[in-house]
Amino acid sequence: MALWLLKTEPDSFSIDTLKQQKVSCWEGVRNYQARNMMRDEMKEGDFAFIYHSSCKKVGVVGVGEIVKNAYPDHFQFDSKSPYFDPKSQVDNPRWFMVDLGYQKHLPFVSLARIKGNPFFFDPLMPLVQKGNRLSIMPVTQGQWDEIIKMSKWKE
DNA sequence: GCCAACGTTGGC
DNA sequence: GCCAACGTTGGC
Repeated sequence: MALWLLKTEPDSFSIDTLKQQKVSCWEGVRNYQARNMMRDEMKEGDFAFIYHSSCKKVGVVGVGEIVKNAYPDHFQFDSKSPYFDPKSQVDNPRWFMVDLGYQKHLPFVSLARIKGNPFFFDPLMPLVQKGNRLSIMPVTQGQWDEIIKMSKWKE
């Protein structure tokens, strides 16, 4: 079983939306590095931190579970979708998505707190790297446990 | 809203 | 295949 961190912009899709829907497809990944990890390594039964980005409260907000392995993201063929990719062909899709199930909310762990914890700098977690734009990244067991631990601390 | 960092595109 | 220009991401 692998562990992941998935970024989402809560203004368009938040952990609360996921909770309501229980399961949602994770569409719109349009970065090759992220796609490759999702398509080739992410598997049903893996867990993922849900992370809110580009918003007022940036950080880890909860946990989800991969409930379906990667399959073609149909929004790439929908000319009305912001995720439309005119260069992608139906018989050779370029972009993929997984299905994510809601597991639980966590007490908020801000990016600022994560950056303030030396644990995440050796080895370096991509999340704390300046300029990192990966929307999907692997998380080690140690990093996972540390963030869970931090969610139980008082701020 | 600013801007640094990074990915993508396209001319050559 | 290089690299400048451009677009996007995302923290602050």
